[in-house]
Amino acid sequence: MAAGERLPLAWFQRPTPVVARALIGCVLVHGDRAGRIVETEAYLGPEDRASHARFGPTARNRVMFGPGGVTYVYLCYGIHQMFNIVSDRDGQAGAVLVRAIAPVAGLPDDPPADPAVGRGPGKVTRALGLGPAQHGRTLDTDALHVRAGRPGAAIVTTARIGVDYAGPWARRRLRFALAGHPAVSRPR
DNA sequence: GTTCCGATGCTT
DNA sequence: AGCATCGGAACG
Repeated sequence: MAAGERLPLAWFQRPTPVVARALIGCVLVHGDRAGRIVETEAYLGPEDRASHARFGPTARNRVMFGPGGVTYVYLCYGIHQMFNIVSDRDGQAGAVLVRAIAPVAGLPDDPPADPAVGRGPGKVTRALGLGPAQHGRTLDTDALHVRAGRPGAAIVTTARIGVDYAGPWARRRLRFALAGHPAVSRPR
């Protein structure tokens, strides 16, 4: 898949950790705003004690159990919108949280882009204008889609952030980030 | 540098 | 009650 091409829905319908890693370097486009994805986390099915899918399908997480390529947006801590991309095949729950983006276009301060604008999942949605209206939509429209990045970038994997309650699952290396990128949030 | 905490509202 | 957060204040 050449850099810049729009990813087809089938691209997302692969195992969640594969999708989470492959999304690093890709560009998320929402209307006239866009950001290069530099940090993601994979959330798996009911077996993953850190995943919203751990309680089975509910009103909130229902789309996680459907086919990949659909958005999953929810409110966290009463304040922040979280933007996820559903992954894996229909019936196999999974989603990828977009935790950080590097500004590409249309962000609040254009060229001398401040990396902090897209650092952290709550900042991602603020920067791109993503919210409840974008929940449950397929990522195959002009208004909302993902474009392929260049393969071969150096990617680091770590434990996921903020899921210490999840026992052994908290230690799984399901967070992916562009090595050393200034927009990547927090630790190593 | 660290740790703590309030804001704020939906989910289980 | 418990969060897949953030920014600011307080403290070493």
